[in-house]
Amino acid sequence: MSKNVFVGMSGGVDSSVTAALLVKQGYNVTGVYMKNWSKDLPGHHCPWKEDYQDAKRVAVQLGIKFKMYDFEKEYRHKVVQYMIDEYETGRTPNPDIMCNQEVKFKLFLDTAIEEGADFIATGHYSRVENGKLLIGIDKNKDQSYFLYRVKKSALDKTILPIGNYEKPEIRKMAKSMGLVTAEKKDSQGICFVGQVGIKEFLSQYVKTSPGRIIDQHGNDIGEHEGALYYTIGQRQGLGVGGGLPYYVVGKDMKKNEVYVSSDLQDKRLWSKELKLSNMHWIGDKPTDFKGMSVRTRYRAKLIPLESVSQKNNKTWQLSLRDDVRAVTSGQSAVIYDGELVLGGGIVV
RNA sequence: UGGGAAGUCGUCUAGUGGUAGGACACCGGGUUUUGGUCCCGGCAACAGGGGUUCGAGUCCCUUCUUCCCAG
Repeated sequence: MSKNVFVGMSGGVDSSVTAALLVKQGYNVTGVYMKNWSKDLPGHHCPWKEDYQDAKRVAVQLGIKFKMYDFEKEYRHKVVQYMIDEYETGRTPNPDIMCNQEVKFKLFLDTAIEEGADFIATGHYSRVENGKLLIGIDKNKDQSYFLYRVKKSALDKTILPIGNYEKPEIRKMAKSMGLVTAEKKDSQGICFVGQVGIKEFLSQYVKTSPGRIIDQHGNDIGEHEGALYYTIGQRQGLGVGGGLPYYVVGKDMKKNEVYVSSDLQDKRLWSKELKLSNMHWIGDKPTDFKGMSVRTRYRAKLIPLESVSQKNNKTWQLSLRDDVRAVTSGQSAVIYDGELVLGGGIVV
């Protein structure tokens, strides 16, 4: 009796090939389109219907069962609301990490299991081996960063088939199998919501007012549209020109002020020490961090850790070997031991 | 409105007689399952009016505007 696998199919190439590989491997595969967002936003059409149809077409091509799970309500609560709340307090959240934690590897998993699945699968470029999360073979596409908050119990039920391949191979396989999504452009932007600018998205849900932009000398150099829209390291969107580019180096939500600097060496732009909260370890809490490293954003290079210490129940402190640019509160720092993802936390 | 200085793309600025270049911003594209970064391309100016000159952003006159020092 072959095992039942429910594959999250987004209508993109990666999840299409994921499903195809599982079929080849002899699993009894069911494709599932998760409908997490369907609302159009000003100037942007939500592509959920097209994506759904692409996923469905691939399912038909592969001859697998196909269904849709409607998680809109939960996604709105667990992901979108979280995102809005974080921005309102001045942080810069990573909604896709929350989406994986709460929706794909919890809600989807639970629902699938309830409906008879033995495993779930997704099109992430990462690997699961013996309940451990590893980076993808394609180091350039490795998406383990987005998965560090997934529980071990969920990983035990998870298959990530394309983590063993390089992206170009996936494209090639899709083409040779004649999948309709073979040439489809990779999706970007907030998971499910589409390539809506974050500002346009947030502006639908929060109210903001203009405030001052202050440079490194304390000069008022312009007006912004609301401090919450800006994030550390940001250059575009300030509307302030002249000479060198300005980067956001800080903000004060109470005063509604955004601080910028045209000095790339500005201390506020670089961090060697990170304070993390909401730590999550996939396996046991590590006791020794020798030789381990940390990643502070997707696709960024790993920085060796000098030391890691737990300050109290909530806070951990990491010392890095090198300075990292634009570490931002609300973003995630993920700790790696070579290819192994140990866990991580949210930057305070 | 007394004296001085200055007015070049939205902004900062190069260019002191031969038909205006760069940077930033902005717009578009590329990279990217977060924000952001980064890469490529594009848009765009000589404050107005007179002169001198074969030819003026560059010299002269004038108007306007701004800044500084004096009030």
